[in-house]
Amino acid sequence: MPQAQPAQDQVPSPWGSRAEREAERAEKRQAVLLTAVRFFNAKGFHATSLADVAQALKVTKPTIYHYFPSKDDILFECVRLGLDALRDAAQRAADQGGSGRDRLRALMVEYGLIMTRDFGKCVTLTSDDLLGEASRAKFRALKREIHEMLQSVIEDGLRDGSISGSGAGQDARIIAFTIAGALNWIARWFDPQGDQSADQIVEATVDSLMAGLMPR
Amino acid sequence: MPQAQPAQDQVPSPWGSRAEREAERAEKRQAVLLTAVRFFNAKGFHATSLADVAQALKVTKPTIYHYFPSKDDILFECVRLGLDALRDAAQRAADQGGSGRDRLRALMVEYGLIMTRDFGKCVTLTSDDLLGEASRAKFRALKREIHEMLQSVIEDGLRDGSISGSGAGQDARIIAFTIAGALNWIARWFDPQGDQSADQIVEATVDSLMAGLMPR
DNA sequence: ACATCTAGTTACCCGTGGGTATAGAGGGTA
DNA sequence: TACCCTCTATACCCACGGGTAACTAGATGT
Repeated sequence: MPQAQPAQDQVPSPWGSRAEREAERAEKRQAVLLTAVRFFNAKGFHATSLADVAQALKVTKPTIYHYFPSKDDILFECVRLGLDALRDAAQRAADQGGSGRDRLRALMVEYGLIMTRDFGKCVTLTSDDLLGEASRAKFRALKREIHEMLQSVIEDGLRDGSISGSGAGQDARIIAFTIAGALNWIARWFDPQGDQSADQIVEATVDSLMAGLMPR
Repeated sequence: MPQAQPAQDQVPSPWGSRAEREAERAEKRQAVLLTAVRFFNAKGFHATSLADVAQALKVTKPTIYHYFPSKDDILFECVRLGLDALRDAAQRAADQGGSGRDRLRALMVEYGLIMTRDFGKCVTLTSDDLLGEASRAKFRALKREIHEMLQSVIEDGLRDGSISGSGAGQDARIIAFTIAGALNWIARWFDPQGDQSADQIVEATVDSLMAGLMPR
């Protein structure tokens, strides 16, 4: 009894095979992406070398190429994570109940919050000329998808009267760009060190879009 | 009488010295800037080599270095032209009469139109990590100046009641970012080949910002 | 024990593109 | 005639950074 029994009371310990191995690999991939996206956002894509990223992770450049085929792929994975978050937010907003306006407001708030976070910022800060031919096409397609979801919620709101168009026809498209621009811009100016929290500035931005400038 | 008199009826013609020479030089500088900014906007700064620009002008790279000290300077000159246009617009708006709202609307329309043009686009599309230490500081200072002029017109409007804040304190700053974001974004999506003119989409965008989304 | 797979290393290659050295052609000036 | 100043070209340099080759150490699986 004083000695530990080998079979029961098993030491759970390391070197789990396969599944665990793969989990570690995925974790390392994530670490690369997170480190990379922070560099990209801070210094810009071209000004960031993979050696920088490697050094920050205390490994060497070829190690990174062990996990990703190219720098281009790393950037694309980063923006894809951001775009996934946006798409999910748009999907939740589309699925939820309430008027067009309620759904739009929920979407705007989530969208704005994503823009204060690493991968969301990356989506706005990445101009598509940074990506190679192939990734660029996918990037544009994903952005377009999100734009259409946003525009569609706006159309719902215009139809059910919970949102006001200013008059003429092509409204939803312009409104979508106005909103996207205002929210995307958050990625460029929001400072987490500042005296207002992300929630505060997003809420305020959304309010200003909802209310407009004309007094009521 | 049949023969032309040398002194009167002077042939005006070429090879004017000094002043004219300098004018030609300035003209060539402008041509470089315009060609460069179009490349930058279309392909991105890093993806544009000075050899590209030179070739488009049917000269060689060293010729460009005869007119500009570095690629960095060329980019900075481009954004400076855009920023000058914005500052002038803001200045005119500040100087003109009328309520805060009237002045703001005038400013927004001019601002938006600038964003549909080469040098204006360049301001939005240029992230400051593209510039070297020195130009970057100047770039930021100029952008800040414009932001402050915009914010100040908004504050006038809030004060005279011609613009509605949504309530809490820090409004003007947030409203300025909302407006700037929506207008800057025009540079990214407006397509001059599309079926709406620049005036139309700018007008519509400004209207949507003025009116907001809530029905009245 | 033996081949194998993974994760990481050191050392290297090389294309691209910003920037320069140098020379020549043409006109302006003395 | 001689000098200089402006503009342009040819030919070149070289740093930077993306990407690869080849090797090692350890764990795995048979």
